[in-house]
Amino acid sequence: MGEDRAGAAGLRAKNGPSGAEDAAAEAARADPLFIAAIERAMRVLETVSANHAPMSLTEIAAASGLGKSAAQRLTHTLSGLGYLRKDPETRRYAMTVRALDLAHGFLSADPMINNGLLHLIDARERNGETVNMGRLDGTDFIYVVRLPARRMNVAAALIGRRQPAYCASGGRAILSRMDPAEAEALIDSRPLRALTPMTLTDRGAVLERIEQARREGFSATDQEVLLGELAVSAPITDRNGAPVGAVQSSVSTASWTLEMVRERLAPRVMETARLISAPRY
Amino acid sequence: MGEDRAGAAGLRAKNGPSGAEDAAAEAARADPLFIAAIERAMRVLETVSANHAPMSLTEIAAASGLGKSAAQRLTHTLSGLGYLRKDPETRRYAMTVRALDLAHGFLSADPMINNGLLHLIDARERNGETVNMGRLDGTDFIYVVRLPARRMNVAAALIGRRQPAYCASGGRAILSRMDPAEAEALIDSRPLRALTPMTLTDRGAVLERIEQARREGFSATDQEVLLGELAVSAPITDRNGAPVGAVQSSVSTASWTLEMVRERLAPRVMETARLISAPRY
DNA sequence: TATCAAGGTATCGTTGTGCGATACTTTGTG
DNA sequence: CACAAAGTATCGCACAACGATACCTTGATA
Repeated sequence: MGEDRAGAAGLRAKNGPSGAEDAAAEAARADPLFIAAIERAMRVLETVSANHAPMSLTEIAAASGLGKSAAQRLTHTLSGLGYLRKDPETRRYAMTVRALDLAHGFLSADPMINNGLLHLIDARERNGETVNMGRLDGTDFIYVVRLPARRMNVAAALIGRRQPAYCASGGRAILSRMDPAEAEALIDSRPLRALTPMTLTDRGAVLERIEQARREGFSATDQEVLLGELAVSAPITDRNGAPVGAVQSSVSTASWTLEMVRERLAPRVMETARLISAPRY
Repeated sequence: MGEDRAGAAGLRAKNGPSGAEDAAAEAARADPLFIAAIERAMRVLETVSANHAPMSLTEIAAASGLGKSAAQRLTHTLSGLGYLRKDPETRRYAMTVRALDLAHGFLSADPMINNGLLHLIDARERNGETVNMGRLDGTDFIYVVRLPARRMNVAAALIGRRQPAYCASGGRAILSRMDPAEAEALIDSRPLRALTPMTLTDRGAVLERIEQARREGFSATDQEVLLGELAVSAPITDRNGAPVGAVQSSVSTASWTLEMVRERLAPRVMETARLISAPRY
């Protein structure tokens, strides 16, 4: 829970063990089973992945806080294993399709996704609008299934996209079914930054919305993450009533108002979430 | 290309460096930049991912060909980094949503996907049937975008799913735009196994279908991967005409025949592929 | 076309990380 | 309740992986 993993360590000069203690070294000392090399490898993978564009060796070294030698060895190894591909022209490294293998393993093993997919397809078929499913990871709401309708949302329709839980409708829906104290702690563990002029950044206002979602069974947001986008979500719960994810539907302000969303879309989203909330998780 | 990575090394007894040379050791000797620990870590990740269900420590050790100590250290480290989660009840390890972060990095960096998604959404909107996009990885056709319609295809609608290139319509579409000798070599590099009674397993017949796809500009298959599923694909090419992927559409035999697919669906799929084949890859 | 800096690649000697073994603890099964 | 099977903790040694550095390549500038 309260475990923050591998925060980006301060960048180091060129090639040196110099400087003060490093996250990896600290972890290694604390835990004799921890293999630092793997932490470095994942750091490289995360760095390249987060960049959303091919990176040169020195860029990787700088961005990941590793030395040049280390970056060289790590990229070389990861390329050999097929997780990075080096463009022979530009000599830049990029993620490969192999990342999808791991994603597929996760997706196919998750009962919520396997069970939910059917209902989501039905839901999108019925109401003709974009339907998504996501879950909470740390303080983020992260999409695990996306069924985009219309050509809105450009490339924001990708699996794995993260949004801050405090302003995403999905995040609020999940928080509304958590223990209130826990939800509050989660909200407080991160500054409330505005993603659009519409984002609520007042702690009280956000908590009030979560409280409202608890009463109504759904959470509707008005362009708090993306201008022009209205969203509504309902929580998916396990057999104990604990939230494991949320069904979300998003529409354009061009053809919808918040009131229409609350009246027409919210009941559908709640119904879909109810169908997915089987007592088996 | 002709590089087969990390074949599952023969399983070892319990905990020993015994036995003959191992893929990792061999690679390490050949290449001084290769870090064996990372190969082991990825092997664990791949093992758990491929299992499609949580695994115990000993299961992981056995399936990955690693010793108990190694499996312990690796699972521990990967859990610490957030890539595996250990269920405290069952003590079994499972993939986490973190795999989707890497997938998201890959997806958002790939120009074919960014550009293609719009056209795929349009296509699904227009013809109302399932539309997918995929690319070739080794001898497999692998789905990178899936827009399922109807509730067919149960959970086969996940990103990252692989199908043998020789029998998948997407695979044949891509092969049809490759250098014929190269395509033939790829076909020959793997035994032609039947996935359904309808799968073509005769080398000549498969090559003939690829040749036909070359002439017609699309490839249609009749239940060769899944019974009850007809599929049609058209290749996506880069500025040099080299294939980089394929658009695929699949429908049920309940409401379609192969002829209908060839006449009505194929032109649409080809048009979508043409739109995505921008001269910028 | 020549010059040069910046980035990428290859090599090396040393050392501390990660190795396999094994003893210990917990779990759940007959 | 006893026992086997699975999971966890600890240890000392060896060599894998480390950072440094020297050597190439590339492409930018004049």
